[in-house]
Amino acid sequence: MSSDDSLRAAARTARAWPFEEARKVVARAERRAAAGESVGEVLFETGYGPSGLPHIGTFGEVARTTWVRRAFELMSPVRTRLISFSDDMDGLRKVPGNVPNPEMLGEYLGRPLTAVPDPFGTHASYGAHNNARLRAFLDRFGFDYEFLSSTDCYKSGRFDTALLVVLEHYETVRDIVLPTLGAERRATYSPFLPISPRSGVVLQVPILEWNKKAGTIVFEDEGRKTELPVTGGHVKCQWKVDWAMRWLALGIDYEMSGKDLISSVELSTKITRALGAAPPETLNYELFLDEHGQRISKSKGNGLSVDEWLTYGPDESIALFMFQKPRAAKKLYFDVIPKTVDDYIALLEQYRATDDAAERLENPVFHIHHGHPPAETYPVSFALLLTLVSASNAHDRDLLWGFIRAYAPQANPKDNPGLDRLVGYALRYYEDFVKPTKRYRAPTDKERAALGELAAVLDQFGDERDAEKVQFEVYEIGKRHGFEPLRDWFKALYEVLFGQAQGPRFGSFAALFGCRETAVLIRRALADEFAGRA
RNA sequence: GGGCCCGUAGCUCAGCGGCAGAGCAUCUGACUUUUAAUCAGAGGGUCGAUGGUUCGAUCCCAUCCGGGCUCACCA
Repeated sequence: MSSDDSLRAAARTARAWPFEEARKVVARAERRAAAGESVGEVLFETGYGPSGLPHIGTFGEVARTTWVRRAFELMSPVRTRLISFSDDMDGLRKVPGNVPNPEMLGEYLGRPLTAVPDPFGTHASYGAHNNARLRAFLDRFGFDYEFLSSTDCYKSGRFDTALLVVLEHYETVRDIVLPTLGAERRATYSPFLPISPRSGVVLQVPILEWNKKAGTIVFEDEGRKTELPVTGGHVKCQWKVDWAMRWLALGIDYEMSGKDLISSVELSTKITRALGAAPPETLNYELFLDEHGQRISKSKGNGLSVDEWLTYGPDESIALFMFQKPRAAKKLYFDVIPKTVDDYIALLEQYRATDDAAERLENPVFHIHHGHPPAETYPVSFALLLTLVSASNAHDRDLLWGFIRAYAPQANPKDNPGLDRLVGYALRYYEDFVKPTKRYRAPTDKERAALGELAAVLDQFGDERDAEKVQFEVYEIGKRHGFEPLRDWFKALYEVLFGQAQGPRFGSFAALFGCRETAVLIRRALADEFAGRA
């Protein structure tokens, strides 16, 4: 049996959630085939609302859907595609707080996002602008997807057939949705939202007539009875119907969504069945919470953004976070980054420790790297790097690597590129979290004398790299100047030179940092270059 | 009110049929001249409660109790 065959065999019984999901899709494809359809491909969809920018949830949804897609490909020879669908014909409901030209946007309320000028002035419309941001975001991670614009689909006629099917089932669809609405909305509800030929606004108005033969609807617009074809982009579907219509038109086999959309999924599923189609397989994932258990929302600015995560941890770590337990509410805040990075490292090692295909398929790193986890090793953990960087005052790559070699002599940036990247993240952590807490103080006269002598001795050492030799002299100078207890001498070194009450073993630091360089550092402190500085 | 998730060591969580685990925190020791780091070790749990299934339940099922989120306007 080839390794491919054994992978396929193992995939059929694998328990990792992407396989559980993929089996649902396999079963759906089999049902389609049994019904006489020729199943040439299977379609995965992720949705995007372009009234906002892509965020960590967008990343999670596309990443997770991709894992299901890859799992499916291990079980089935059927081709797959991932559609990233932008609901850009949706009306602009309110002016977002974080864009230029808000007063201009205010004049376009209610218009389709693709009919609103781009407040940034870089694209044909606000919708197009945000679509571009979405694509750049997805491309940044190398996702394989096919972008689809709702506006394009409507206007090009791609949705026409499905729109006529909705019209054909107008009453049924309406009656499915009506009971779920409040009294007020019920009065004006229509599965179709016409776009006013006069104002360009997506209208939420009662539909007076629907003509199945003509393929049109009639409604009142600015006091005049108006008739429009449901096809060709003149009319948009109300969103839950829109979702169902889209599933039908595109033939979507799988789509996941957040748990806030559970009732929408149920409704869209019913509508799809009413339209005579089989709804896709779905999964509800949990929303993310901040460290206090509150839902993350961009307006509140709580939790972590993708950019924030990627400032302190690599792509693999955020991917791992998304992989783990999609159905459990997870707290997403700074402290989870180091833990997730180290979990990733541990899983990578576990992966390499086994040849067993079945075992490997259960490992998140298999999915994160689409079946090809890297071969590299991480001789020290990220947690250790973070502690090291703050305890050792290692503020550049070479110095930090020097300390790393004290723990893992064989480690180096060339053979451990992943670790070298972690070094970069650790240094950024130092800059952002350690450095701001530093409080340098001026040395006392007694300390000045001792420091001056230490600088002179270090100059004599020159290129000395023996940490113990240096440490011995540091100790001798402390004794000679009558520090009692001696720890006060070391404490003074840290407070004056590093702005911290604690630090690395001083001899080790000087040996790595360079004795001459350390002497320079001391002289700068003696010249009061640091004191008082934060 | 409907739905969903979670109650496991002081904290954050993993485990999800076969002798209760990790990280952090705590304590002890080592690195024979500071501290931090590092290393070795220790303590610490009726696995929310009650029933059921099973030779066996933290795990599966039912009920209950707690905590939280979400939908009930729009997408």
